[in-house]
Amino acid sequence: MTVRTRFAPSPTGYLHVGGARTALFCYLEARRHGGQFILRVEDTDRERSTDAAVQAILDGMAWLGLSHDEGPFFQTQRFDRYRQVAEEMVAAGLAYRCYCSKEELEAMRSDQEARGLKPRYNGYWRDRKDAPPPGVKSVIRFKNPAHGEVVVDDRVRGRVIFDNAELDDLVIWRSDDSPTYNFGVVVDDADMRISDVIRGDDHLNNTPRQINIYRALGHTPPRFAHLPMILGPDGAKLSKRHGAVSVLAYRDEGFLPHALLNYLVRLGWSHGDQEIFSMAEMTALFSTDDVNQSASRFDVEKLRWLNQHYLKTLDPATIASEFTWHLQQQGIDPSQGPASEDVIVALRERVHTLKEMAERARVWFEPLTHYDAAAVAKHLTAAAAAPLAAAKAALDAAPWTVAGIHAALESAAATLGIGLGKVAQPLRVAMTGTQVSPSIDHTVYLAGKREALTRIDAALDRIGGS
RNA sequence: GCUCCCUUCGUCUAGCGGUCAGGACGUGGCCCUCUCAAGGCUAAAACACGAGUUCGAUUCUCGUAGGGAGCGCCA
Repeated sequence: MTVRTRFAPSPTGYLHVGGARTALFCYLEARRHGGQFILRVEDTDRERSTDAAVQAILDGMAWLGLSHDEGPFFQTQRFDRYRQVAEEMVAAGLAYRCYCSKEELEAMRSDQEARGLKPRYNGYWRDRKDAPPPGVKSVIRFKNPAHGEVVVDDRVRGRVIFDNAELDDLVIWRSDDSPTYNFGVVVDDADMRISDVIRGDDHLNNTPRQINIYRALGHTPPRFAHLPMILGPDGAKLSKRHGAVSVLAYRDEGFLPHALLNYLVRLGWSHGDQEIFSMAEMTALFSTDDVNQSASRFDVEKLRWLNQHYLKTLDPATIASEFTWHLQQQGIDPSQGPASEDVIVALRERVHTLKEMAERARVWFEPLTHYDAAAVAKHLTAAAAAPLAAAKAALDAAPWTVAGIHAALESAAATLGIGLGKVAQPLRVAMTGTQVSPSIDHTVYLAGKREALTRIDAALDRIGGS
């Protein structure tokens, strides 16, 4: 049987990291087995679904590179199909019309809760042959089996058994003429021949109801795998309160899509002690058998470490375009300064995100106007004049490469009989106005020869003028 | 309240009856060093609790406690 998985978000908000991990696992499972990954938008709730959210989800998936083989399908475009199935079920006696008002259901619930029972529909219209009350719009309810149990052989939870007595007759068709979630998924998963349903474990309790519907419809249920939740750093449900939850927010914060993917794949899944996975490794190694059962917390620090790992190890050319995007986000014109690849090489061991990198890169793309007072006080002193002058002379004659600059500065220091640090620190302040920057050779190199010499003169002027 | 799920260092996890309970992030220390980093070495740090099964439980079973999910004409 070919493996077919689907990611089925409801477009009521952005693609968040929990959804992204579910999508990733579905994607990997399909790829691993040479099957298909299907994207389906569950927008039956017209009140809360928005086009903007649909677009945000599509954008998020695209940014992550989780490409689907079929879809996106939209449930709102399949209403005729759901209606047809629902009507057939009524005709076949598998479902029935219920005329209870919301007030009646409300009363039923509060009464049951008062008696310490689980609130459930009591089946009032299940076998009633009365004429329906006039003027009341009906819903259609599924005739859930009253007895017996439903066994879910979940691929990550193991065998979970539910008693049918705990389940009630759920609504499958609303009075406003639209299908409900638990009905739509079953019809779709059956029609789309989904072999493996991989989703968050908040759906585990829905599974027995869905299995009963599959059976009623004469279908064999798919295999299920319920993933543990991803919680916030404090162990509470992940929400905006925890900072970024939207996948695109991570892009804006300067994370590489693969770093996020690598981070997410290790939340709930592992392959021995391995932490770093290429997409090829993920697809080759992923298995629901290795998914664990306990919820995990989202730890940005580890994500940052992974992001830096990829910044350091990827070919600079492959991240150059994302980097220049971040420069532009910060109002920096990438065309006016050093080559992006050179900047990346100089900064990638010093930052964790592309956003930080862009912030730190500004000094080489714009004129130097601000000098940190403490840096000036400490390093642009009379004692720095000679080293700076020597550096200037040496640089003027040096081939403009990182190695050439390095050699020139070393010999300038040697000639003066001082350590490189005595030259580098004043020079660093001259180049950047601060005491912190990449190694001095890179720092000078990125400024460009003309600008580097100009900045030395400016520093010399400051020393002379003070 | 009822049903279901979960429980190894602060965090992510390995473990699938006998291990000095391993790795990673983070944290501390040392080394390296032109600043900051990166890197190397190193340290501290965990089996929620109680019964049972067993020669032997982190591992299997059952309780307890704690956490989570569901109980909608939301998905």
